[in-house]
Amino acid sequence: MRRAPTVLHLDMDAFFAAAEQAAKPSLRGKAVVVGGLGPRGVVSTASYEARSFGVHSAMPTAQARRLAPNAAYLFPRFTLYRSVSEQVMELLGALSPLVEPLSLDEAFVDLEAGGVAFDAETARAVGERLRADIRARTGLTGSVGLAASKMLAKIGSERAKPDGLVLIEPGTERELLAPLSVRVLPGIGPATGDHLRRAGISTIGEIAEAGEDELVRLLGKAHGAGVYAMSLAHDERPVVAEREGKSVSVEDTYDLDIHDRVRVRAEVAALADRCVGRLRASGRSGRTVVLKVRRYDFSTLTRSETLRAPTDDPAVVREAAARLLELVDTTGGVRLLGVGVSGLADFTQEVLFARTTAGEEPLALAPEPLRVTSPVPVPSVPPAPRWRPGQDVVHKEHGPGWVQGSGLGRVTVRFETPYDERPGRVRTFAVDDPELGAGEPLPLVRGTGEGEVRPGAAGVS
DNA sequence: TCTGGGGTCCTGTAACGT
DNA sequence: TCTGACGTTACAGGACCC
Repeated sequence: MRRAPTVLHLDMDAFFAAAEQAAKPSLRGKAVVVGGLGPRGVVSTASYEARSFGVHSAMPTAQARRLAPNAAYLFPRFTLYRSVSEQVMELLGALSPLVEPLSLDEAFVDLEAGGVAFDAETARAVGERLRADIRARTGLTGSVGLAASKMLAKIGSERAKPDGLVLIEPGTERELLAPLSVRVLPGIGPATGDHLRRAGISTIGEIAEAGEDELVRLLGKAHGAGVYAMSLAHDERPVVAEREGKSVSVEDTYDLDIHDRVRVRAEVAALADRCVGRLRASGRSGRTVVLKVRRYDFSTLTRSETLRAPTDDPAVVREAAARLLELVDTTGGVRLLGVGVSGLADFTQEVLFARTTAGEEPLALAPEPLRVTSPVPVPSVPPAPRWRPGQDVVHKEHGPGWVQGSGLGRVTVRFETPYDERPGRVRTFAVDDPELGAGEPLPLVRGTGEGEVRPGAAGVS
């Protein structure tokens, strides 16, 4: 273990919801819930105002609506979150070459490797300046944890929330951990938490007292030893930059269970195509195709097939997924279907073609039984609703705004931008109003977007 | 009330090669 | 040829994370 608190964990506060509040002045200080809005949606992020009603991440949206009927319910806008995330990661990159992003809104930074901090004082100063920079650059707040290890830095940022900084002094770790719930430790979720509780262990101190042998007996070798080490604040995991993805998958939960086998096949084919689209976009190919089926009763099963060679051919993945589907019984209905590819390799089909067209042998990598591709039934994809709550729009006359709601052939738009001090005006249009079109997210802070053209920028007058 | 979507890692079992 | 030890893969499921 290092002796100085030079691992930094950054966690943006209520990230998606805070970004929406920054983008939409009328929502500032209000309960905002971002997530799936369909009958089977769940909450991704709730603003702190919404949390005061008991709404939290992973809660079914239907339940959230009962708790906070007057909150704003918005679809996630990942393009916006990604661009804000890039700005934040850029600030982290300026601190150290060792930055490990965990998600769009969270990352570890090794401050020692960056040479920017070597003791508690300097680390704290770096953390506070980072928080100020993030606020200036993005308009959002983030919480920082500083400690001698990843686990403790993360616990620190959790305790710092919202909009704070907590530094855990080396030497104080064990007494800090002892009274905390076992659920605080990474890797202890609901199932393991219950398991330990039934064994009479509910705090981290009790894990430490129980001893390693007991933990291994309860949780198995790898998990038990890991959890025991964590309870003693032993965490040597290094901050690791750029980890390559190991799988790519796509899944859909349907508003209503699908019973029609023909429709199930069509959906699986469409998912396979989407999955390959993402695979290709990442410039990779994969060898194992996985089909996931969640049935009407929420029982989930997966079937997989490993090909002779990696592929990024949509027909090959589609056919493998179709074969796998024939192994599963879907009578009773399915609520979710998914298709994934793992065993990723770093080359694409294009590279192979390039070699063959250059006159070389195709490396015996011809993808699996290249049978004649049976025509894929055209998937009966229900037309996506044109206007989704939260979506950016532009009106020829009124300018940029966002969809508040739609229905009965009408769409209600609020015209405001992140730079307005006050809520904007609301207007209602026919859903097919020709003056109204989809818009792009605006940077939350003027002039900080990465190269996108902003209204009023050069040349537009 | 009824449970998303994108992942990672671990475990137990079976199959297979040496 | 049979048996066993052992390592590696493939596969299915489950826990966990954000």
